[in-house]
Amino acid sequence: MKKRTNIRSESRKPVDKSGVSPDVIRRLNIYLRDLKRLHLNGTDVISSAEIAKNLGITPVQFRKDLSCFGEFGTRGVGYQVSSLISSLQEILSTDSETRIALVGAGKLGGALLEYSGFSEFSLRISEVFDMDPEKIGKKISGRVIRNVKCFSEITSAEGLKTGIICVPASSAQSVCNLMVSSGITGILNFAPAKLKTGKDIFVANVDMAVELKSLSYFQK
Amino acid sequence: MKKRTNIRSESRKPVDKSGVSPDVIRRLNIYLRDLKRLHLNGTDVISSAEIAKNLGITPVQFRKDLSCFGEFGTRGVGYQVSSLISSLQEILSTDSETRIALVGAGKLGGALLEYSGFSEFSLRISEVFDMDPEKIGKKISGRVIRNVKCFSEITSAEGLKTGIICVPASSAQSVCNLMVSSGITGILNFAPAKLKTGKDIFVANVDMAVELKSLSYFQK
DNA sequence: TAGATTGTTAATCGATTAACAATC
DNA sequence: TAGATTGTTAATCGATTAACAATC
Repeated sequence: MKKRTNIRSESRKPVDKSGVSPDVIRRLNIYLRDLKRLHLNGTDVISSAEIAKNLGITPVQFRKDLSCFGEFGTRGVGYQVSSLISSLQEILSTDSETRIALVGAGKLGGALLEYSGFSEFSLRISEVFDMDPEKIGKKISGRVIRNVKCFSEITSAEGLKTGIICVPASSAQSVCNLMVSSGITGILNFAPAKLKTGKDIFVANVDMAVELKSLSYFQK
Repeated sequence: MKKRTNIRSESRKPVDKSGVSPDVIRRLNIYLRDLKRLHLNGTDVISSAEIAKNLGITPVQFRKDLSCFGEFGTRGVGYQVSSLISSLQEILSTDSETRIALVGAGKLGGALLEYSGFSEFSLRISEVFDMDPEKIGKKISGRVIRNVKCFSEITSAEGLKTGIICVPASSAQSVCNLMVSSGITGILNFAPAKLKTGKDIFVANVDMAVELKSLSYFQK
């Protein structure tokens, strides 16, 4: 095994922790998801060629990504699905549940509360906040909407470290600041705004309008 | 002006049309959004340094991205906001409205129907489909849910070319096939599955669980 | 003219891929 | 052993950045 020295200037992605790029980590999570599916289907052993075909990548990329963390396969044979799942879960710490604080109890926030894709990664939104007095105290998807003014108190008490921002662009930065000052170190941001944070805070942006609009350029 | 010959093997992104990478197009859309905001704020002229600061990129990247399409600034001065908006709108064809067909009238689909961020890019979801007989005919966000069996008929008649997939992973590929056979050439896919399509179909994936889970690796 | 800022060439950097040795 | 497939080194490719000439 060899690790790359791979410090990136964060134009696109969070800065690296141990020299492994965010793209690799994202793909490892995708591998893990597919391996779990294969495991349920009763597949015991799989080659890099097969899994790469499933996921639309090259076999080499799969093997290269794994090689950042060790050797997990058997030459001439392939990978044992169950043991590779265990290995990836350990690398990605998917064994323990990640509890998340969401700010912005609008339509999108509500949809995320119902989103079924989180559970297979042991992700759970455990607290929901809003600033609108109309909403505070009401329920959304069975959860009470808290006053965002209590964000720090509640999330600190629960030890939450991850947040989701589902507020308009105009208030995204202030929500971000609140999160950071409350000890949140990872943020999934749905607001169309660039969040300014320190380098020890990791932000992933989901910009649905830009993704959708960018398609049209290539369609013609 | 010079263009790059820049054929990518689509591991990550749609294949290029005219040698401009999807990353550049995405950023141009982001520039356009920020320029519109600046315009509303009354800003007439802006330098690459200022806009880059707003968006967390380098001034060179902004200028380089623009240089794929021509010269839009004035040396020693900067860029006139209103004329740069016009230029970008023309490049990105944001002047005409893009009407979209959405399949999957669940929570996420409903949230997208209400999402306010689409309008500033002239994106509008004009038809909603589902396969669940319980849902067909009912309304979601004021729109009638159509039977997915009528997808081809309805979208052809309306000339829709862009689709959003909000169904579970297990049915994503069949919905994708239906879209492609109905003349859709651009797809925004929220299902956690790799869609297999021809190279003339452009797919953008939004994988919220992977984005969120990937954060935790760097948080430690 | 001096100062500012663009547009572009060349250098750097990092990610992907090709080639292949290792080994089951 | 022969065939298969991994793990890894070296080559390639493309994107970002540094440097700077052009020019307002």
